[in-house]
Amino acid sequence: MVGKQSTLADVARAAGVSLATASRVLSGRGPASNAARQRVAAAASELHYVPHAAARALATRIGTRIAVVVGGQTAHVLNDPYVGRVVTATAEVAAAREVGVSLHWLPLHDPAELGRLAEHRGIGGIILINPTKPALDVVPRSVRGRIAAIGIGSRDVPSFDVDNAAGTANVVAHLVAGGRRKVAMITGAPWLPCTERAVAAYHRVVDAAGTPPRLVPGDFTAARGEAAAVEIMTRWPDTDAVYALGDLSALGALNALRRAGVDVPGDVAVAGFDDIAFAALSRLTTTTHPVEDIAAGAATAVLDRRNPGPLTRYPSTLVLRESA
Amino acid sequence: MVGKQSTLADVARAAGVSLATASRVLSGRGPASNAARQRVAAAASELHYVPHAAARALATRIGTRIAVVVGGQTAHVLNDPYVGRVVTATAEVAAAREVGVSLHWLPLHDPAELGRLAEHRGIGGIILINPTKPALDVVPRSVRGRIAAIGIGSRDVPSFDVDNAAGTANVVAHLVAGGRRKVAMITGAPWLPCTERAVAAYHRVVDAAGTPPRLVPGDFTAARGEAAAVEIMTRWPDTDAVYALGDLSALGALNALRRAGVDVPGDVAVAGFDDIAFAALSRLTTTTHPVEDIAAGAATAVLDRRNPGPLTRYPSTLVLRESA
DNA sequence: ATGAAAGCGCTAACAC
DNA sequence: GTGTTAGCGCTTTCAT
Repeated sequence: MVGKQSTLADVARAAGVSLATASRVLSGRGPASNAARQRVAAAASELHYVPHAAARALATRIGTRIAVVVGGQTAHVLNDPYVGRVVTATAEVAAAREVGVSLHWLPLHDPAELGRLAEHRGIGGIILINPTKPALDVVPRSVRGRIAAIGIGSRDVPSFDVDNAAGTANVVAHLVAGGRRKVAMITGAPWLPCTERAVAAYHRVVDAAGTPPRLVPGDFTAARGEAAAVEIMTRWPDTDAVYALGDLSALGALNALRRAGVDVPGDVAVAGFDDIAFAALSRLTTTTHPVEDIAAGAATAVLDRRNPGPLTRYPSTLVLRESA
Repeated sequence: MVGKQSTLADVARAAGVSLATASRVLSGRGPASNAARQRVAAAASELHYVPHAAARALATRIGTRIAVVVGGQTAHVLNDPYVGRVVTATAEVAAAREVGVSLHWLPLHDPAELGRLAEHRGIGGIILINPTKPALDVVPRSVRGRIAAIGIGSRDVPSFDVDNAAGTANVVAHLVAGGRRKVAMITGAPWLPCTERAVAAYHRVVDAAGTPPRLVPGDFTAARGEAAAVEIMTRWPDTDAVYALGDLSALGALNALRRAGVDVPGDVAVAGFDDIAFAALSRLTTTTHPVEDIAAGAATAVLDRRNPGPLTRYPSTLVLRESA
C-alpha cells in the first residue's frame, strides 16, 4: 500500500550528503551549511520521510513514550475523567511526534517511585498531574528539561496551570455580588496544592465582603458533596450559597439540597469548579478551564525539550448558568 | 538510583548462554533446552531484566506503540469520555509491556486512512473503537493478529464487545414488567452497528409485549436527548417510558421531562445505557458495562498477539435506580 | 539446541 | 562544515 517507508539513508542519498549531515539537519542538532539544509529538507519532504522513533530512541537513549503520572492514595485516581482528558490530549500531540503515552499512578506515600520511573529507559518525558511538593522534591535532575507539571511546579519542573485562585475568587465574588451573604465552601482533597490556594482565595473574598467563612472538607466526589451540603445546612441553616471545589461535589450538593426541599437558586445558590460535561446539563454555574490546551502545552514542552518558563498560566472563566 | 538497567547481554552472561539463546527463551520464539530455559529465566528475574522496547521494535520492525482508533465524523469524537476510559485502561496495560498508546481519529468518509495507519512502522497494534463495517473491510492483512475491536469485529478482527442486544432487551423488559405500556426509544448515531442491534432488540421486546414501537433518532448527546424527549411527548402524549441508548441522552430527556412538569418516574419512567459517572448522581436507571475490562482484554490480545476467538462478550447489567 | 554475526535506523564522537 | 564509523539492545538467519 505505501511501499517501504524511506529511511534517513534514502534522504541522505537523494540530497547528496552523508548520513551524518542529514541527521544533523533533520534533528536540528549540530552544524550544517545552508545549502545542505535546503537539500536535505527538500529530499525529506519529497520522500515523505518520517524518522523512526524506535531507532532514534535506541541511539539517543531517550525514550519512546511520554508518561502521564497521577498522584493519589490509590490507583483509582487513574479513572478520573479529568485524567482521561489529559491523557487523550497528550496522546494526540504525542502521536504527531511518533511518541506514545503511558499512564502511571504515583502513590502518595511513596513519591520516590517517580524517580524510578524517570530513570526508566523507554520513558522520554513526564507529565505530572497535580503533583504535591514532596513529589516535586524527588524529581531527579536527569529528567530536567523533559518534565512538566499540570498543577504546581518547582525550580526544575515548569508548571502549566489554571489560575486557581482567580477562578475561585471569581466565583465567590459573583456569589457575593448576587447578594449572597453566607457563602459556604466545600473544599477539595486536603493534600492537593490547588485546594490550599483555592481556600485562601475564598477567605480573601469572603473577608473583604465582611461575610463569615464556612468551610467544610471535601474530596471532589459527588457523594461527599451530598454529605457536605447536609452538614452545611445543619451547622449553618441560614447559608445562602454553596461553592464546591469540583463540579461533582457541587452537583452532589445541588441534588442533596433539592431533595431536602431547598430551592436552588432561590434559597441557596450553588456553584462549582471545572465545568465537567455534566455541569451544563444540570445548569450548574461553574468555572471552565481549557484542559486540552493545558495538556497540549505541557506535552509540547516536554516533547520539544522546550523551556517555557517556570509558569504558563491558563484562565479560569466563569460560566453563568441557572444554579447561581 | 537504579544504576544501569540490565540488558539481554547481561542476562545471557549470567545464565552462561549466548545472546541468541537468551533472546529465544525470553521472547518465547525458537527452540531452547529446558536447562537453558531455566537458567535464563532465573538470570532475568535476578537481574530484573526488562526488554528494551525500542531495541526490540527496531529489530522486529514491530512498533513501539498501540494505536487507539476512533471512527467519527469529526475529530471531536476523541474527546468523548468513553474514549478517555478506553485510552486510560489501554495505557495502563500497555505501560506494563513497555508500550505506549497513541490516539487517532478515523474519518467516517475515509476509512482507508486506517490502512495507512496500520502500515506505519511505530504502530505495533491497533484497537478499534466502535468500528463500522466499511472500516473493518479495509483492515489490511498485515495487521492481522495485532488488531482488535471494541464493538463489532470481522473475520480478521476479533471483537470485544458488550452484549448490546441483551442489555437493551433487559432494560426494555424491565420497563414493561413495571407496567409501562407505551415505551419510546431514543436511538444512537445511525451509522453505528451497536445502534442497529439495540433497535432490533427493542423491537423484539416491544412486539412481544404487544406494545407499540416509538422510535426517535438520537446521537448520544444530552442536547439531543432533551429535544427528543420533547418530540416524543408531543407526538405521543401518552408515552409512559423513555429508553435512551446512551446515558447522556437519557439524562437530557430526564431533565427536559422534569422541566416540563412531568413526574419521573411517576408519569414517565426514564432509563439509559452505559452507566456513566453522572447516572448514579441523577438516580438514573441504566445498564452498566465493564469498559475498563473490555479495553484491557482487547489491549492484552493485541499486545500478546493472542487470538482470543472471534468474539469475547461482556455482560450488560441492569442497574436499578429511581428513574425507572 | 546453540552460538556467531549481521543487521534494524538512527545519533554522536571523532577525524578531516 | 562534512563524512566515517562505532555503537544503542535486540532478533534472526545461518552454521554448527
